[in-house]
Amino acid sequence: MYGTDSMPASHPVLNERTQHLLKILVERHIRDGQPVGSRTLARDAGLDLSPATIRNVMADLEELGYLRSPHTSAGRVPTARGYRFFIDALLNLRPLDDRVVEILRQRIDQPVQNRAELARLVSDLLSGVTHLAGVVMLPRRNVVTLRQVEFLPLSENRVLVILVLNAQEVQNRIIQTRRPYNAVELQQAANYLNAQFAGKDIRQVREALLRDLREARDSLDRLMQTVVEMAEQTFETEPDGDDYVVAGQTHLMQCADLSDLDKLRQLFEAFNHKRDLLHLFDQCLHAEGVQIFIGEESGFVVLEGCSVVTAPYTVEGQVLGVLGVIGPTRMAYDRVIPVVDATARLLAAVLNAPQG
Amino acid sequence: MYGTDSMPASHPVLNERTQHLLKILVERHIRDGQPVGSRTLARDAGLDLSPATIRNVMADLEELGYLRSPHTSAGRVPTARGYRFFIDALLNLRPLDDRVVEILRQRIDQPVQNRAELARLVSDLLSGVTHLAGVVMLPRRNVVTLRQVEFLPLSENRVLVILVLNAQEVQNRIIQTRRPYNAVELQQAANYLNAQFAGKDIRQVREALLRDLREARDSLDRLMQTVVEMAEQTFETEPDGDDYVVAGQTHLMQCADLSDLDKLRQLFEAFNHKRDLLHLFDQCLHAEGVQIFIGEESGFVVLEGCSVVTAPYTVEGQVLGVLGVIGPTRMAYDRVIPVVDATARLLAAVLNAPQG
DNA sequence: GTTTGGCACTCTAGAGTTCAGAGTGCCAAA
DNA sequence: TTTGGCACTCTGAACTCTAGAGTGCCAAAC
Repeated sequence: MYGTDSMPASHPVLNERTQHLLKILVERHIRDGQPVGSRTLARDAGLDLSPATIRNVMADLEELGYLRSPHTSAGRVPTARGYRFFIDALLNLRPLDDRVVEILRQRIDQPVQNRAELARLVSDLLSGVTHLAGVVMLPRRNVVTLRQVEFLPLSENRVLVILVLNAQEVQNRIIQTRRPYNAVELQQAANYLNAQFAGKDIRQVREALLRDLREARDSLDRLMQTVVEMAEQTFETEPDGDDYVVAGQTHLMQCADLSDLDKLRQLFEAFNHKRDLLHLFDQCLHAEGVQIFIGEESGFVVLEGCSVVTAPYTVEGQVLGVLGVIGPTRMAYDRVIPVVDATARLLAAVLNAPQG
Repeated sequence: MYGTDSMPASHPVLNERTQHLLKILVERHIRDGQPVGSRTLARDAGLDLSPATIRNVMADLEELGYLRSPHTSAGRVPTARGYRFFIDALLNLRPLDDRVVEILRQRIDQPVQNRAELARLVSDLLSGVTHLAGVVMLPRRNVVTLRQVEFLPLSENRVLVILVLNAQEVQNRIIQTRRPYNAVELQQAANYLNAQFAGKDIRQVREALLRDLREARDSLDRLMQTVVEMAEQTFETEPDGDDYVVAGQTHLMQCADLSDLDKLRQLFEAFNHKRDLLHLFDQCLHAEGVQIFIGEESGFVVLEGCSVVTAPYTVEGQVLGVLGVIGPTRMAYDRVIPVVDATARLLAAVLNAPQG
């Protein structure tokens, strides 16, 4: 159910009782962070088995790689593999209270100026509700529709470009021109571009213009010359690449599992050097529903001891971005997963809603 | 020289030798973080005094509140007051190498789109050079000149407002209108506003418009009605309030002085809840040159064990903002102060330079 | 009067010891 | 297959001990 595509989890068959014991053990360990011993487990499991029996089962589970002992006479703790099985096969999700969902909805459905602000908002929300670090990724948008473009002369050779994209968002860009343009010229150029290209994909605009330019290099009238120079620079670079927003990192300082200062520092620096983490999130773009990376399953060393719970959100049926949380592997998955899931749906709903 | 206005440092007279010993002690403690004992100090001071003599001096300094012993048989460490005196009277600054200044200049003088990006850049720079947390504050600008305003109809009742302010910066705002306006109406309104108010302070614009509105409530023609509704919302709130950018917080994790995880967490959270810290920076706005807050001198409990080194930067002779670093009180002031100072000057230079 | 050596005293950090408690593995009996 | 019993292991906390660093004070020296 919640897997990673990269690692098809092939688990040997475990009988009912063994699974149940593993489940109780993991839940217990998530709750209080201590290794769980046979006596405790015997008490918690409600199976009326003696500790000795439990010990046999635990020994099996250890041999299979689901558990390990920190040392001879501590209890057992789940391994990454143990968590994997727990999540894939044993976890009972706690569905979110409708009231909670309603609160989330209200907090997401705030007026915002741009997608970065929305990402910040949702990221804060995730972090606040789960007490983990919230992450919202803004992916490269493969379809960027030009809604409107305007030019304003700033000074001698500087022109302010305003792009309205996707009916959602406004971008400013300041470009340097070869010669000064006056307001009228710019207005005409904008009118032309708007008339010709509004509603089109921004890359198509670029290509169409380049074609026009090549075809009619010499015979361009003054208007078209203006249009071409403006457009060349305006659409030169992709509006912006991938990016993400992290909130609530400080929550990570509180969980004892990550109290090693140096590890924590590395983690925080990973949040700043975004490149690596982006790669991880990229993988989630193509998956459906909630995805979970446990510890180094992510192939990302810094995340040792951490899990990442993500869900993609879709706009008009197309996966547009990924959001989620990062926290200690020992996190309350039963609560976190529904939150991440619901948040992704709510964000999608907001983004799909017709704009004012 | 580097003081705080709030706390006029009244120091009793210390003789030359005592001052010199205090200086050596503080320098030594900054270097290796350990309490300094009489034997060590006797060796380092180069004064050919016996440890016993040194002990007498240290006892005096302790009584005056410049030093304290962590416990009976450790050496002494400087108190906040000790640091204060060290900085005010004893510190030898290490002037920056010209090449270093040149590197700083190049890194600051990058093309940027807006002041937030510039702040980020400078903040990163400060943090990178000093290995402390860099902070750049963008203050409330008391004079905001309206350069140009444009309106673009987005959908039914939504209008995009573009404000060009101070010839430096562009702001977008989306406003909801009571009735739909078409492009022509909006264009006329913009033309009117630009003609009337370009180059004026934005608050004056607001006041002038409100006056007009009151005087001619009933007799407004359609154009003026449009103008008024647009302007009301456009200039309703101050464009934006104070804000600051922090970079390199992770450096703070490395210094042993701040290794208490809980303290660190509080500090990090203070960076997020910006309000408090802003107040501190506000105080520096009105001072000249480098300012230093030692530990709780700032009146800001979270900064216990930290010092803040700031310098205001000026544009056209007017103090516009503050930048600086936050780090452990035991920081290399002789290096940090010149860096902060130079950075402030360089940033001022960039901001004062005529724009393309 | 200042500086110094001497000396008794104090405190810490680290190393070693001990001990109770928790948990295990294995075995033989149920 | 489950269980009780038992010997064994390991940790963590408490305790002790000690070397080392540093102090304060005093009386002698400069």
